[in-house]
Amino acid sequence: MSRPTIDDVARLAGVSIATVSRCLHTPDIVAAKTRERVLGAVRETGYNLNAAAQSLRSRRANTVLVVVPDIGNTFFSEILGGIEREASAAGLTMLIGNSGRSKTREEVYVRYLLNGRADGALLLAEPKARWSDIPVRAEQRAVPIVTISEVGSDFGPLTVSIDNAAAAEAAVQHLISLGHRRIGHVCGPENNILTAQRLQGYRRALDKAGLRHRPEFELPGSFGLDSGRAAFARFIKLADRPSALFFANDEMAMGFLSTASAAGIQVPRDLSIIGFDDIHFAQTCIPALTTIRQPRSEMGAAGMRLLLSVLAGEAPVPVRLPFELVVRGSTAPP
Amino acid sequence: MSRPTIDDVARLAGVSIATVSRCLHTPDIVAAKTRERVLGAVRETGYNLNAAAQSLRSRRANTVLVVVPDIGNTFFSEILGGIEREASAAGLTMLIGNSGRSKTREEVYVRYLLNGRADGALLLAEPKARWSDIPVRAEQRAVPIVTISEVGSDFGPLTVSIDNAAAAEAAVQHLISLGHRRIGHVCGPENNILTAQRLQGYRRALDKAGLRHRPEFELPGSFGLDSGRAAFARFIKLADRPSALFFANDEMAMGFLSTASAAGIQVPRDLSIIGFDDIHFAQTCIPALTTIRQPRSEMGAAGMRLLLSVLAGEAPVPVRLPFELVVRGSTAPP
DNA sequence: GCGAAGGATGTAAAGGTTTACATACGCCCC
DNA sequence: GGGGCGTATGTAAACCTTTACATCCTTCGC
Repeated sequence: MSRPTIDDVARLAGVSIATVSRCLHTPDIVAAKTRERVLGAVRETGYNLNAAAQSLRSRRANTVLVVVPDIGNTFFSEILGGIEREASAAGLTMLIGNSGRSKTREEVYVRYLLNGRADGALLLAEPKARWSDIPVRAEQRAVPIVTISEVGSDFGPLTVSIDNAAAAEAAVQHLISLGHRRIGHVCGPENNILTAQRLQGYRRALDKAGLRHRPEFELPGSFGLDSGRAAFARFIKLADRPSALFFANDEMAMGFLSTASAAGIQVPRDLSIIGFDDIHFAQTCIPALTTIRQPRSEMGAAGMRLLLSVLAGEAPVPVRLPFELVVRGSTAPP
Repeated sequence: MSRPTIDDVARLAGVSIATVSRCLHTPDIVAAKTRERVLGAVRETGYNLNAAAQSLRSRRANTVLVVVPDIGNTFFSEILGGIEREASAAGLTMLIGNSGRSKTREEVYVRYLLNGRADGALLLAEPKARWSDIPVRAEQRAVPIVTISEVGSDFGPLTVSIDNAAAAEAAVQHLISLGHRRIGHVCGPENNILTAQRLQGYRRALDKAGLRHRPEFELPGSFGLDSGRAAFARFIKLADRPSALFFANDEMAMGFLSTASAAGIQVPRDLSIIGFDDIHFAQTCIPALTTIRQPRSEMGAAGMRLLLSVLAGEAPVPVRLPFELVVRGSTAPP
């Protein structure tokens, strides 16, 4: 036996399919007695709306696309959690695309918007593909594309971010206030907007404290554990070592810390370390990691709400969320 | 201007819509010259298939539903990565549902299968809702539901798992072979199938070594960092402490380890610790965590392949993947 | 008692594909 | 030259809803 359709329900309840549809969407405009009869028939037949037919007719997929650079990474998965919460509260379905930061893969997902599979998108990384080509206002029907976290200054109003430069500055300022004068920075990957913003904040803090920039103190990195370990290898070779390091994210800090520890360097006695993000496991380091907290779950939720507001026809307002310095055990006076 | 439809393409190319459709799906049965003309028209108009119409007509959503207990948790997000890889290779779209292990939330997702939004499902947790109610073979069209990781012995052939009891046994056996005789276990959450299986493996290893069970050495837990910390509080109060602990997962082990460390207990000198899962951050502990590796990404990929094979009409074969003991620094002779 | 108004329901079209079946055409062979 | 076959394309129905518009009925005011 095939799945019941709206016709089966209508027949059983002795009404037209229009009435069935109304019972499901605008129950208050149908007479109470009829409504009961119809809903009874719905239960009896085990009827479920066909999503494809509904979306074809109503021109709404009730789905949002989320493009993640790396779905296996905690940082993003916590943002996803926030998105999911709001989406499911709004009755929307969440379609996930893993882009691996590749333009080609991203283009596949652009298509999801073009073929109506999703009503809007949330990008968790700097867009690489030409999302701008999407006919945003075809027939008054906006297809909002919200960027979360990796946001440049020219990204327009559909963005959710923290002030990365200010946050980095606060991190370095914390080290300075502890008395550090030789402060290094382990950067994020090249050509990443966050890398640039955090580096800028680092330099600004040095400037404000009248400390000079030392290019050899700016170590390359790429946000992974490995690059934290690699940074240690470079660090240990420096003739005149920094007394404190600011990492562009926690994962690198943790990679560095475990290697340093194994090599006999004691944190924070020999070296202070501060990370960025406050990921779940930052508190399990030994010592626990001082870091900048990004409200990841809230960032996801805010992005979803922003998208919903645009879908509802409201004018978008960019969201900027607060960061927070979380002082734990990995920083101390030199 | 509205989105181009298949009619627009047909008109521009001077053919019928049937031919356009054929060019897109079975290009080899249309004359080369016609095909070129049509594909040219597709490019020129910027045409994209309407997903809803296609899925309505073809009765296929080209989408798979993935139900996760906690999308923000690394353990699951790495499985998701494996699923995504295979799904996108097969041209399928991935719909994500976060169940929070709640039956009610899960029921929402059951509906996704009933209303045709997805062609099959992958469950990353022991099912709570009545997935079995889904008319699996309506009109020959199977709706496969594959369970990954949290698999009981009566779950049928649509499963991907490791042998949790054997893995737990191997972990404890490792401790025994190092010379430990007083070995404790920090359990997973109650009513979880993995908890039972790992506990069973723990006990079996003791039995085989002729060591007696000591109920006070079986500490309660719930897979979270906090419960690892709580386990430490209980551990430290024990009159006769174990010399080694087997944790039902890495996260608890890490919570325990950082607390223990802060309290001056040295691992592995004072206490050996072994975890389960080999999550990404297990290697950053100090000392690095000895653990059992589960091939999470591969588990996700295998689940997706299993689902695809059923969709292709093949008979399903349950997948059992190998685990691996990863010896690092947190275990040593007593 | 009649007309108007308003509430409840029905009718039918439209949304954009896929695909079974029909048609048209060219070609070969007897 | 006609029957038959194979290839390329067209026609039209079906997939299942939503919704504008039409219809019918009840109620109310005068």
